[in-house]
Amino acid sequence: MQKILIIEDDEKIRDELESFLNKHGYNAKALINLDNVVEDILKEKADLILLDINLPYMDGEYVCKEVRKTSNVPIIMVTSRDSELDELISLNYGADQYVTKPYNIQILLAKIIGLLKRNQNAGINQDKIDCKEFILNRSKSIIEKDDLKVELTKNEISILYFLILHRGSIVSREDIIEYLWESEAFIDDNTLTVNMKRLRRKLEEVGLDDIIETKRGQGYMLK
Amino acid sequence: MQKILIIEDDEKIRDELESFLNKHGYNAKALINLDNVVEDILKEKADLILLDINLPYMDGEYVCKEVRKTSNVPIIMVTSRDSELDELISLNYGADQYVTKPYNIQILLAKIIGLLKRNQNAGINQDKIDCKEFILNRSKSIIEKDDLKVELTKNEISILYFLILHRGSIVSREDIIEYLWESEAFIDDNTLTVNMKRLRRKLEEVGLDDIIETKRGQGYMLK
DNA sequence: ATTTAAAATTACAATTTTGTCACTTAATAA
DNA sequence: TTATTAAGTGACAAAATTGTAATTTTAAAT
Repeated sequence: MQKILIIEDDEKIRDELESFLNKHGYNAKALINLDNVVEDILKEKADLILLDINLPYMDGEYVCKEVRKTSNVPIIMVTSRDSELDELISLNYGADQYVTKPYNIQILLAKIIGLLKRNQNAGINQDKIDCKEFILNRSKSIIEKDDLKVELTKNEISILYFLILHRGSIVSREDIIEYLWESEAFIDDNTLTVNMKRLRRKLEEVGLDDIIETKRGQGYMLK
Repeated sequence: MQKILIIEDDEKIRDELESFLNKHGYNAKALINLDNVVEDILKEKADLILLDINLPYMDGEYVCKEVRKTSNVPIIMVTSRDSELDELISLNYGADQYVTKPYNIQILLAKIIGLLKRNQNAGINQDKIDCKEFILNRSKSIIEKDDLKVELTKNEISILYFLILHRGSIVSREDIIEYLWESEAFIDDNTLTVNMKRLRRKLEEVGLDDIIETKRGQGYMLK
């Protein structure tokens, strides 16, 4: 269950929000004591923050800025002032959305859903890259095709990853060499050919023949 | 340079936007012919879409929905109607932001910057994982801290990645072993200790001392 | 303070990865 | 066709990675 942290000093609004979100399947929690807001927010490790701009002792914009220094958690600023300046400051301080009170609760919910969804796709979980015909599992350095698996070495992963990034376009040998070996100018041109051969052999092991096309004089292309 | 695609039928606004964004260092491009909008948008492979809601033959909301079926590109809906219903539909169709004309150009820019920044962390470009104190560059298998770099081996990457996934929580030695060696039941318990030692040494090389805490009897925790 | 077990350290050998060499094959131009 | 050059192949040695063993250090429990 996704956790949403509410920072709001108006008790009525706070409770309403909390129960509304809980009803919609979230684990909503309000922070009551605001003495160490920033610290507490970070401790809570929520999936999303609803942050009121007008807090009793410090302003929400400052809180937002401080949280951003150490966290990428999605933040929605909530305020009663419909001020363009406030919105601009909030966005520049790293807030993801700005909502003015009295807010349309459906719109707020849509914004929450959108941010949470995006953060799931994103996040750190981009572990497996689905390339339709096969899957590149980066943390395990393997490619999986149906039930077949094969381990790739660092160079093989790098080349394949670079090709995936530019899938469908031709990438020049120079670009690949630059990507793999950066400034090591001494690298033999043939070194790439050999590494390419090794990658292709591994791909064939899982039945992925000829997915890397040679474009003579131009480079390679992942089909 | 990041590419922004503008879909807007009012020529004046379109040109203004284009030159404004180009001035701010983006590669802005407007789609003139709107006969195959959805197809063309996908072909362009832009980093962000500015999409007008009132298009001549079809409405922007529909376009947004169609694009979302095959792409996660950030979309900002632009409209002259300040309608809560339109905003709600747009958000539900997968738009990331909703801006009403005449818009505050600074706010629009802030939204663009925010979305692009967030999407860099995500996407297939989740190549570099920003861990605040350091960056884990997965395709190159290195960690970067300030100007220092150090290469990691496959095991080292795996352990670090697993710790990052559970950052702030204790992960048991068993879980790490399971993650690295799966079913290879013959693996010595000490093997993990040694690999952990190696990872820590590499981390120290870039000044990241003591970021992996030992929780005796429980496991390890990335601070 | 002593005991015990978990974790750290160091060293070493087996295995894997990597770059280069020498040579072959294949595509394009003359 | 022939010449030319880009790309592919197989083999080998140097370098890096990895698992294990032997030993030491450290933290908690008695």
